[in-house]
Amino acid sequence: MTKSMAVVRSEFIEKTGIIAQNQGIPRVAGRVLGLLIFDGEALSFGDLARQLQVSRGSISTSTRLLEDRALIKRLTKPGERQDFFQLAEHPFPNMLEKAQQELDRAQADIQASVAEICPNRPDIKARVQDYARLYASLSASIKTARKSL
Amino acid sequence: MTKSMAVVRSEFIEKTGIIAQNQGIPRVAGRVLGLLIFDGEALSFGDLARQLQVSRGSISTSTRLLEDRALIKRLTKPGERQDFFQLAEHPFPNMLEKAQQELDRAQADIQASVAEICPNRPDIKARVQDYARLYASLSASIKTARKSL
DNA sequence: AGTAACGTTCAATTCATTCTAAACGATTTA
DNA sequence: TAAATCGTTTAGAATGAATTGAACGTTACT
Repeated sequence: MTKSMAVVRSEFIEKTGIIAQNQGIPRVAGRVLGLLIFDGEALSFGDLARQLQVSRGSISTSTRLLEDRALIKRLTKPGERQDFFQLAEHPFPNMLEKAQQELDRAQADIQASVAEICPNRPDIKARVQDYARLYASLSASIKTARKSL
Repeated sequence: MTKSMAVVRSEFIEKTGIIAQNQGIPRVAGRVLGLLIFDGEALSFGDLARQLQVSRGSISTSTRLLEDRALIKRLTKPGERQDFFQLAEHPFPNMLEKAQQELDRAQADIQASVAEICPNRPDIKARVQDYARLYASLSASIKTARKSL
């Protein structure tokens, strides 16, 4: 038994909501993204609220969040009062860029601590430095992944 | 004016708490990890509770979480009733392993959707497949980072 | 002008998670 | 044997984030 397209679509959208949530992004934002990935075409503000069954307030904050991260694009159509939204051109590299920034910030925070550890405790310094290196490596590897997309 | 070691230590521990929280790990667990990174030596269960000023319950759940992820090791000392904890040997690669597993799960979830999309909608399939590829790339690049530590 | 529809904002609510504190069984010490 | 200490568990409180819903200013129709 093969699922109907509608069911596959709905389940996919829910998955993207959960995944987003696991990454610290509001669930509704993830669902908006999933909907736009699946449908491809531009959808109106009202459509998003209707299809996802959430308040217009949620759509407003979610779309702004996704816009900020360059994952979606806001469009206006002549003769149309509503805003429209569709996937950005290269959404996934943009996602990684944001993740990388957060790692860089963590790395910088730890590095600041490293600099403050007095030199006659080289063992402490080494361990904290290793911890900083973790985030540096992660950031670097994400940069690599970004290019491969 | 250079900060005292005690202040540097305390600030570092708070930073690790915040960073952990940003990654979806409870703050106390992050602080336990930070304390063990900084001090290096094995600390007793009671010491952790006392120094971090949190309940024993929190220490219990935090240490178990960190143990599960192979970031710390539980030790028992002959003639000592308390459990002791210290950093695992290669804590940071282990951290990445866990992160990678989560990415793999996300990738698998999305891939399952891809498989269910009917073939006469190749455009949809392609977009969702691209999304799955994002997590595949990330996982692969983290695997690389893991080796570099 | 007046009405309607739009997107945004913000206070209030809901929801999930984290943490505490007390109770518990197990083990050690007196 | 009694009392103390250990780590765990759990119910409940505290905290923090996400979502709603109403109010708002703006713009477009009639």
